[in-house]
Amino acid sequence: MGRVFSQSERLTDAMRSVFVELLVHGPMSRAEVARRLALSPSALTKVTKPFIETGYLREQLTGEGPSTVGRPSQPLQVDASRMSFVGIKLTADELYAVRTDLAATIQEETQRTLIDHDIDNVLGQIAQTVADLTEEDRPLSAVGISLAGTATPSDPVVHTSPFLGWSQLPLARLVEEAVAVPTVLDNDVRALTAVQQWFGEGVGHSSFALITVGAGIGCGMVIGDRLVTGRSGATGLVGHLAIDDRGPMCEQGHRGCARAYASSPAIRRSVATALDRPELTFDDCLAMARDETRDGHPVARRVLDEAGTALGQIVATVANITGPELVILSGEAVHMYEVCADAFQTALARHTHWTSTPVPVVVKPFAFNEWARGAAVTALQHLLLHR
Amino acid sequence: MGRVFSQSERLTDAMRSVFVELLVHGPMSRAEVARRLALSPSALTKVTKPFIETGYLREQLTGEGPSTVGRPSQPLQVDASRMSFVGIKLTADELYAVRTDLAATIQEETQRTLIDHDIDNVLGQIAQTVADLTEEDRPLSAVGISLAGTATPSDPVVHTSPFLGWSQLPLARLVEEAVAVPTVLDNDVRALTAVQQWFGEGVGHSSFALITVGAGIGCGMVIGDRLVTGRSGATGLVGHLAIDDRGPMCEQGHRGCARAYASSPAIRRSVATALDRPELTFDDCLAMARDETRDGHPVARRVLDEAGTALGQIVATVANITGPELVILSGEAVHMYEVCADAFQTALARHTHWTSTPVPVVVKPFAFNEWARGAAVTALQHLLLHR
DNA sequence: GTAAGTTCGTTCACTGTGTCAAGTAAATGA
DNA sequence: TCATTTACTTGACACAGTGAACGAACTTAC
Repeated sequence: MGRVFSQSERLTDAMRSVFVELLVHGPMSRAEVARRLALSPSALTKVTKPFIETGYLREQLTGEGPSTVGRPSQPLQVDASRMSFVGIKLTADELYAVRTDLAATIQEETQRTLIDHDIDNVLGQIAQTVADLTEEDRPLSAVGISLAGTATPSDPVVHTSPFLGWSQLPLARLVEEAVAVPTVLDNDVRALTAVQQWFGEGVGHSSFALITVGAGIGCGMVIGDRLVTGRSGATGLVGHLAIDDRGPMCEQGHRGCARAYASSPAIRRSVATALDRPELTFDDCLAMARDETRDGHPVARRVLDEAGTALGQIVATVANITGPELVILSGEAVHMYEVCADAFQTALARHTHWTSTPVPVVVKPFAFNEWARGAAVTALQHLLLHR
Repeated sequence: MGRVFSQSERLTDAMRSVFVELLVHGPMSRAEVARRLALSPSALTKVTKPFIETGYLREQLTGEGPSTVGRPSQPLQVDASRMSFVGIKLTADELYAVRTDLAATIQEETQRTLIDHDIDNVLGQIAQTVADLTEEDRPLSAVGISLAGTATPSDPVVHTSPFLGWSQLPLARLVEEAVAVPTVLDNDVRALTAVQQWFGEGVGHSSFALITVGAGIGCGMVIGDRLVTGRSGATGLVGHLAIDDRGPMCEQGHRGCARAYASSPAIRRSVATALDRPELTFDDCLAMARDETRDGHPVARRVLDEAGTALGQIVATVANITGPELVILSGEAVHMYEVCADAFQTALARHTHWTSTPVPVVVKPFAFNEWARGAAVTALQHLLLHR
């Protein structure tokens, strides 16, 4: 009992892939799994047995499915409650955390304001958060931490974090020592991409790109069923893509830079400045652009059209270069999409290479705890794939 | 004898990976291969034996290497002459072909002008070319065909070829029937990328991008040791990347388009038009820009600076998005690099995301038969990996 | 209501790939 | 000379996954 995922017992390739297949592609009969993974039926009996004995897999009550010929199948389902993960997203001044089960469903969440950026204090706050989220009788399987920057699970060191003021900090190891649970560190956008890959819109696609809009613009990619991790963790750096050379300017002094057009602070600033109304919020701007009575306020309308155009060009550029099956649009500010959909689609079509059809785009609503959930999924993936 | 690569005997994973390791990473001792592939030493004795017996691997005379402690190693080398491949590159009016050995060394080459685009005639010319290149006593192992477009080895159909006027043509199957040798079809840029991956600058890198300049601008990518094949074969479409919105125009009506700045016909046209000298060739333009006596002809100088700037921006964009370890610059017109290196490097640095360092760039001189060689390597890779 | 057909899942003997442990080979260095 | 180091080989063995035969549980045809 309980020895299947213990560190002593090593999973075979077949066991791992069968379990992941069932976790990601929902309840499925042994026969179905065997077909999808090109395994023999007998292998499935053998491989699933220990999982069922230890409770990680359960045989579903035979569903009242559409009756077919032959013996009805016996769907297998992962018991998501058998494991818990904590995911933590670090920002400059906050710490967002969630506890999820094996299916990445959020069970509990917290938030904490960082006292300061002193490492020991942050470690203390992380340890406290993990302790608070851990249930009495159910030990954590792994902890995931995500932040902006170039960390990767294989090089779990914060090399330089401008906003936290750290450099060369082996954060994963320090947290692991503090909480005594295996800990994985990864870039925040890549963590979000992992969520989409296993539990979101990316399921069933061997390649897709995730574009996030919010305080900045991010991009994560899955190519050939694998999450892309570039040279020293640097991938998807679309935030400063040159849209034109006359537009608004970003903090780095780039004229017509993507984030100067399409990030939520830039949008807010453009409208507020043009109207000399510094109190306007981002959502105010969206409301003004949406305003039906006069076809939208002209300033907000223009700014959002330009934002949509920039986003469309970003998506087209990423799609032209990497050729994903799908692009997922998400992030704290995705709800701006409905206000600039026309401009977006026009720009997407315009910048898509003429020999291709525009890539399918899915808009994925964003909840504020998705970042932390991403960290949890990173931990989960790491545990299931690399242990 | 000779049964190792016969279609009846299937290679095990270990055999395949050992053979490819030795082919790609040069002569190596068994012990070294074992370490690199995480296999046991005994596995290497066992796996190597049939290859040596059949002559695909040879034990090298113990090299006079720097003497070390312990028993000297016995380097193993692939006998490249044991297999032959024919690679064919199709363009609108020519057919370029080479025969290579297992190490992708060109043994013989031909060129043929296409009579017309009638499929039977083209098939006839291909069959004749293959027959001409085949040696009496050494049968071909595979034939590779490459052309511009969206074909891939897994979907070996020419869906639409604007310049050849074909659509939905199962070219690989037809050629295979005509020449009675396994045939692989792939996109031309991806084929070139395959050459770099196994026999060029990409060796030893798990990710890199290849940017080609010539009649157009192409881009092939290896990510996580795998050649990227996008949605229906469409990847690396950087030719129409928007550089600015005021520059020269391409055939698709894009202002400031990458190929309107940096393709060799566009460069030639810009200089020729500005000077009203239609007879100027591309190489004339390079010579004028290089002209030491007056720091280069001002028109040619300016056009090439702008071309270099565009190229730098393309490379930076690709690198920002996919994060390759290396970028290889090649194509029929790469020799223009030396004339615009400064502008290129400036633009590369300028457009590289500020959190990264510019990606290392290698310039790879190009011979006209590299395209056909690429086709041969595609066939070779397919034979070794997917059989 | 029975038989035939179909698909799902299990059992058990077996194949075959790669490992482990032990031993041999060939050099250096003291 | 002998210890030490590294390379390679050999043969017994472990064990993951397969194949074939079989039992289970349903639908459909007559």
